[in-house]
Amino acid sequence: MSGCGHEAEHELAAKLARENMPSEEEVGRVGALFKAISEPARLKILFALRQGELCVGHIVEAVGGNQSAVSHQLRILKAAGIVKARRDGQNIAYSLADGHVVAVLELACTHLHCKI
Amino acid sequence: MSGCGHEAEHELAAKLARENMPSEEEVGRVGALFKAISEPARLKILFALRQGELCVGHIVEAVGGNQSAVSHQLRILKAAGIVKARRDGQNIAYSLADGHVVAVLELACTHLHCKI
DNA sequence: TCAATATATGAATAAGTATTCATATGATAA
DNA sequence: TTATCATATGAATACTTATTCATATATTGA
Repeated sequence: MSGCGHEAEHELAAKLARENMPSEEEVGRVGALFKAISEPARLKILFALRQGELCVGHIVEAVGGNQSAVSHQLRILKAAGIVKARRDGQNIAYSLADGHVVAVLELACTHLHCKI
Repeated sequence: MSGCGHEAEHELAAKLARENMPSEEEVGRVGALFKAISEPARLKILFALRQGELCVGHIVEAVGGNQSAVSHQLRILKAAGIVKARRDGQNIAYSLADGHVVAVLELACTHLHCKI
């Protein structure tokens, strides 16, 4: 298929690449996680929640935008297992489901030389 | 704005969240990185390149799809600084620009319990 | 029970993104 | 220089995703 001149050197890598390619299902899971945290509006919510549990009103204050948009984003983050919700009277308090995603976020920021 | 009952406990977090919110520019940079690696087709290319440098033909073999689609994805990855290209005769060999993104990828996979 | 507040949600639209097709570019070999 | 091969690219289309608006639900206090 590819008459690439580096048969010797590249052929092994190509073979390994085919053999070690994760399944569609795994690639999909990884992609879905990154997609969930790729939208600036959602990233801001995660940055906000690093400070601790916040109810929706406070999240809206912290990240800007309107209530409905924030609520939709929260639903997506919750569906992705990134945040969890807890009812507290009239309010619903959101918090990070665990430290995993923040660890990924902070590693990415370090590499991008972001001071967060 | 929010008559959240946890004034005492949440107000501090809300204040910190506003104060420590990264700039639009930083949030945008982080989001762009995650967006680049959120598409399954591009993720597969990165998984393939973990094995070493590959020319386009071999990448097409490894990830499937047609030549044009792969080329467009490579352009996006290159624009994001994730892969680099080197002409080698008729071929163009692609490789990972550095270990940063793969580190992020592997951390995410670990947390998702993917065996890659 | 009624009014007020916080949050969620469905539907419509707008915006963004990927994929495909046809074709262009650039390198090599004849 | 012409034919061929590998790769890139522009434009069109198809798809996905976000945002907005209006309204629904759930909780609390009067």
